[in-house]
Amino acid sequence: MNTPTDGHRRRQVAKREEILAIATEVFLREGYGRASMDQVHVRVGGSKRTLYNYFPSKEALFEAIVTEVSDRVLAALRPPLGDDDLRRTLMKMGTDYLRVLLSPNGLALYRAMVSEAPHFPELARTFFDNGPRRASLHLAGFFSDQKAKGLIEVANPQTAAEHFLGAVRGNVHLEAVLSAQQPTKQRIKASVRQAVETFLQGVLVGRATALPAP
Amino acid sequence: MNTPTDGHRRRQVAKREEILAIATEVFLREGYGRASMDQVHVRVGGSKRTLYNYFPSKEALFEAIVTEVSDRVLAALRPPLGDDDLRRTLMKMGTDYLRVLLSPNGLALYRAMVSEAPHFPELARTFFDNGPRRASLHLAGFFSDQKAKGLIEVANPQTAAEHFLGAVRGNVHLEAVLSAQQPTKQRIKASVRQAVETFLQGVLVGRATALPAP
DNA sequence: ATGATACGGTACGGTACCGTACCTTTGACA
DNA sequence: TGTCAAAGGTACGGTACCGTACCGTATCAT
Repeated sequence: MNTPTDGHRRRQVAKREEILAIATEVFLREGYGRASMDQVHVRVGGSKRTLYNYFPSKEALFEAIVTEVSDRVLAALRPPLGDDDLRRTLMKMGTDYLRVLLSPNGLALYRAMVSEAPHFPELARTFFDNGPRRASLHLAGFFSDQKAKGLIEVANPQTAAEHFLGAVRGNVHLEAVLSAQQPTKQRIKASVRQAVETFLQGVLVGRATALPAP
Repeated sequence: MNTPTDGHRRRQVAKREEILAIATEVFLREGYGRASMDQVHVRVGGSKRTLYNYFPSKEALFEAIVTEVSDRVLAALRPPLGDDDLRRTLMKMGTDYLRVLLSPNGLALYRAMVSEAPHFPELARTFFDNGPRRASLHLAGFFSDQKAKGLIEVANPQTAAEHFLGAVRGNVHLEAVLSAQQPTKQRIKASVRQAVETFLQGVLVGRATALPAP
């Protein structure tokens, strides 16, 4: 026969995953420019030709890494929102969102994408669509439901979702990206809590402080 | 005498500024890794030794570029806030903030800093302090005044400022950074307007829709 | 005018890196 | 057990880049 056998296929899949795992570590730690195929090759072991058999170029390897990590990491950006309690839902959404963004892979992926966006435009597009855009769309759907039920009042649920998530990112994410210093859990929780309160009630005095009667 | 004369100094200052201007263009367009001293040298003209006379290394040149551009670009992040009208002040602050962040140099500087933060930690710190941190401190001062006057109600003015600016960045900044596609002015204005309204009044129904009586 | 200093132009040392070539070894399948 | 594709091991071509060296020239103070 000419087609590879099952044993071959299994080995190939395993090898590919091994290469991808090691390359992911290298590329996310060093960034695309500073990461080298030689470094990946040394840490993988074996032949350089084998490496190039699985991934025909450095760019292709990087693209495979980004799509794989995007799928894995950003999937956590859409937790189930089956709850009708606004505060609880927003707190959960906000903390989950920050947990993903502030995770080592989340930060490294963000850095890599921001760095290489001009050179990998379609990849950056995919990242944006699968990451921030999906998260805001997800939350926007929830807002639309709440609006239909007359519980909230927003001009544009999609924009409102982007603003809430933007507020949650705030300086916390910025600082983590720039200083590689993880903020404390207390700060995260306090920040999200205040973001939720401000988002729900605003800052102007003289507004209602409780949910309207049903 | 042993000290250089005024003529020398003037020429040196001019030469230094010329190198810095060209190098800024190259480094912000290509990023630190892809930018090369040879490219800068060719575009500046003259000798390579002269280039290294003014800036002893590629890193030193990059640091000079970042500090200079930071000072110049991020100075616009603190417009005078002499106004007591909350809506007007927030609209101005938000649009000014986005204008700076979305400017070509603003985007390029952000990309460069996010990319190189792990390798230039003290530079990233300076950028953060002179940029986002200063902007939020500036706005936080305004909020503190408003709070003292009893016009707004916030748990923490500093956090509130970070949240407002984070909401203003929202997906607009993210998309611009990742897609290099400028959002329309309509979208910017609409986004800032809704961010201001949400920040002031929240999204819950049943709150006051007008400023409280003086 | 003259000496000192900076500059222009260019070549080069040393290194790192991407991707390929070549040969040997392994291991799965018939 | 024989066969053959895949993998290991290593060297290399070609290129790019940082920083230095060398040498002649121009500019400026004295």
